[in-house]
Amino acid sequence: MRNSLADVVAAALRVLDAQGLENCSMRRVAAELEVQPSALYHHVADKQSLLALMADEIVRNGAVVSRGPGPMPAGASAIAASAASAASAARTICVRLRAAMLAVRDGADVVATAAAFRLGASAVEDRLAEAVGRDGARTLLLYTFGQTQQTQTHRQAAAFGALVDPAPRADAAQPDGDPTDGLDASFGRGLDIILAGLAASSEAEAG
Amino acid sequence: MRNSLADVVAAALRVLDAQGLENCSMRRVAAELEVQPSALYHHVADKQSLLALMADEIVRNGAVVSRGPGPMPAGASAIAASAASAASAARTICVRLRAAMLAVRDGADVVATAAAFRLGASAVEDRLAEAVGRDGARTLLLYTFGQTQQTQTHRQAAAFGALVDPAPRADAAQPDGDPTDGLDASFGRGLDIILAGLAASSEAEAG
DNA sequence: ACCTGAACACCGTTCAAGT
DNA sequence: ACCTGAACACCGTTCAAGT
Repeated sequence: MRNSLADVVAAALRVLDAQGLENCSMRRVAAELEVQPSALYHHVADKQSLLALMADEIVRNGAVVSRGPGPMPAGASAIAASAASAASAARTICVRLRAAMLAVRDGADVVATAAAFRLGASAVEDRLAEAVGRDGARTLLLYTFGQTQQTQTHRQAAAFGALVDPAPRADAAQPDGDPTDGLDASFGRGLDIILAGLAASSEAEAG
Repeated sequence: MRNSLADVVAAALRVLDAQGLENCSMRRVAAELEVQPSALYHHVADKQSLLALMADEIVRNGAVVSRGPGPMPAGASAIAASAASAASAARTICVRLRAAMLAVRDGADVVATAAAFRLGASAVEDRLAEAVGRDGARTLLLYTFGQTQQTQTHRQAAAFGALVDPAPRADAAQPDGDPTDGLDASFGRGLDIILAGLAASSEAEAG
């Protein structure tokens, strides 16, 4: 036995992190394993399947799916208190998911693209739905994907800019409204907006 | 004079709509214009620039940027009424943007990717920000992109499935929780959640 | 079960040269 | 200003064949 599927996924993630999604070709992954490109097709049906496996691994490394305090209490008692704890559970999941995606180069793109084919069937969405319902889970997840892709793109552009122009002037720090990593804070505020909306909806429902 | 930049962008959009993003290569766009691939580089620096121009065109076709009733009143009077109209203005923009992206094959991918490089500098975001502020605009936009990509991916998968298995059984209509175009309704509910959150935040601010 | 070697039908981009 | 022709360094995927 030479390489396992797990070896292939691990090699692919190494290539992704080192070279970026654009350069994460089947041929390069094969080279990373010191194997012919055609050998990969013994482990994986096509490139898309490999990307899906990579996405799973990225999310799993974030431990986003690790169990919390168990399923939410289903009874109607103490709605306010349990709503607050549901919101904070949901918040934690989103923050962790974002961190996991940011941890590997182009991670947000990989996860968001792979997730598109299976939303409604992911463990993360299930855990979120326990806390805030199906619509809330979807809204939070889509926002988290989008904002994280955004953040990652900006960071890479900034890193590239730093290479291109390694002498930034002090007075040009924030050219147009957006501090370079206002994006982290902005994520939190967006999350708060959505969670506030969810709270408002469920209050309305509970009358 | 043979082809203009506008001709190139138009041809690219024809190819995109007919063949999808995956097959929208420089070489195919050139073929659509009956020109050598290298000719495109007279009009456009590289493929990415062309995609950005295509994204602009897609959004513009949705008339998302057409002016509304003018900038919001800045005074603090009649907050409740103007907040409601701001929310409905924002809602309209998001719904139109979504429709514009859905109108061309893979439109959401093209727009979302191009937008990633310029968020904070787009006309759509500016118009949204007038209605609901910077954080609200970003949150709405990211959600709209994500949800629309989702919708488009599912539709294409469904269309493909229909080709593969053209005899769907009546009792298999909704295999797992999600009606095929619950996605349209789901979009509206997510929007409502975010708008409710924005209303809650601005009430809190206004004391 | 896992891999090689060779091939097929593609890519984006550059560059000298034409009109 | 706009285009051709040829080239360079790549792609994903298939398939017969080896061990």
